[in-house]
Amino acid sequence: MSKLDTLDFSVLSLLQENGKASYSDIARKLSVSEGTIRSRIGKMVKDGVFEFIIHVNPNKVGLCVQAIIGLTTKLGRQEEVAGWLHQFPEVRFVAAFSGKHDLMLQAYFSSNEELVHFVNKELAKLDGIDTVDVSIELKQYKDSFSYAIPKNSNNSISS
Amino acid sequence: MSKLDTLDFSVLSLLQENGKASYSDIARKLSVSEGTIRSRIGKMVKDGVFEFIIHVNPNKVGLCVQAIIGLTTKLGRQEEVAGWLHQFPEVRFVAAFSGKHDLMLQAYFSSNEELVHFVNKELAKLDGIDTVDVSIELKQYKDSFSYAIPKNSNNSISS
DNA sequence: TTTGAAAAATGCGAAGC
DNA sequence: GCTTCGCATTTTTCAAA
Repeated sequence: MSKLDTLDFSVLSLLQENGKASYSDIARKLSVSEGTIRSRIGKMVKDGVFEFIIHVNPNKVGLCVQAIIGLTTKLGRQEEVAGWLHQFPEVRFVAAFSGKHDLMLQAYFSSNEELVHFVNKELAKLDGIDTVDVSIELKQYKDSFSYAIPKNSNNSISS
Repeated sequence: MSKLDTLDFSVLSLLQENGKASYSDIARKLSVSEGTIRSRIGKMVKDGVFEFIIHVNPNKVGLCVQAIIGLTTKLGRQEEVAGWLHQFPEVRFVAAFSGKHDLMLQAYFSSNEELVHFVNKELAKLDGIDTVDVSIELKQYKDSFSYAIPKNSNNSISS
């Protein structure tokens, strides 16, 4: 697992603009051979630097209710609760946090009923949970995946 | 803008497994022609159902500090604040919510100093903001983009 | 590691069903 | 709207610098 160099960052930048850019395209823009781009991308993907994915617009597939849920958990049971939450397909994101809530999660539902069911039936099953704070998304302003990449950073950091 | 049918959902499902699957691959797996897959994908992308992107692992590019920040805003100034936040490359996600915070945002920084600067200098400039609640991510358990797609939903919904 | 060239596979546009 | 059919482009492999 080595550091990323300038070329790697240029590749990332072009791929952030267009996730479907071809190796050849990128190679032409960066004035290197297609094989170089392919090997750089292959290495980065293998090392977990990035992955090729599709981002589905939840609203377009009927997931109209989006929520961020903050939890406090009983001492020593956070991992257990997080592991349980991990398994729900409705749950897109779970992490432990400092601050008011031990755990926060982001989840998508197709209706308010499903959200209520998730909170009152599924979460209620877990007695490691102390409190639940549900925030329902009213209007989205930004949901970007092309965040700023610090080009001068030390990138020998692992996941 | 028409509904998605079973074939569209199957395509989405395969692309969620592998964002780099070729038209031909998908066509073979679903027993239709490559041209059909190509036109379905083209239509869905045009309609904003999904997009091809790369997902960069923030930790691998030096963005080691991840935060969720909850804000309360002065009455009537939420849009203005959200619009301002939108412009920061550090800010990945912003949305208005019901619940304790009017706005919540997710942001990535390369150091605690940068987070502190963002909160104390940048956010402080906005007098539309009343309160700020910063939660720092300690451990991530899930960050998925292959969320469950309800196959039986009514999908004439727009963004 | 990067490059170049040949072979295989994929993507693309157009025509016909 | 789906398929087939050429042709352009891309991807893949591999040998060599």
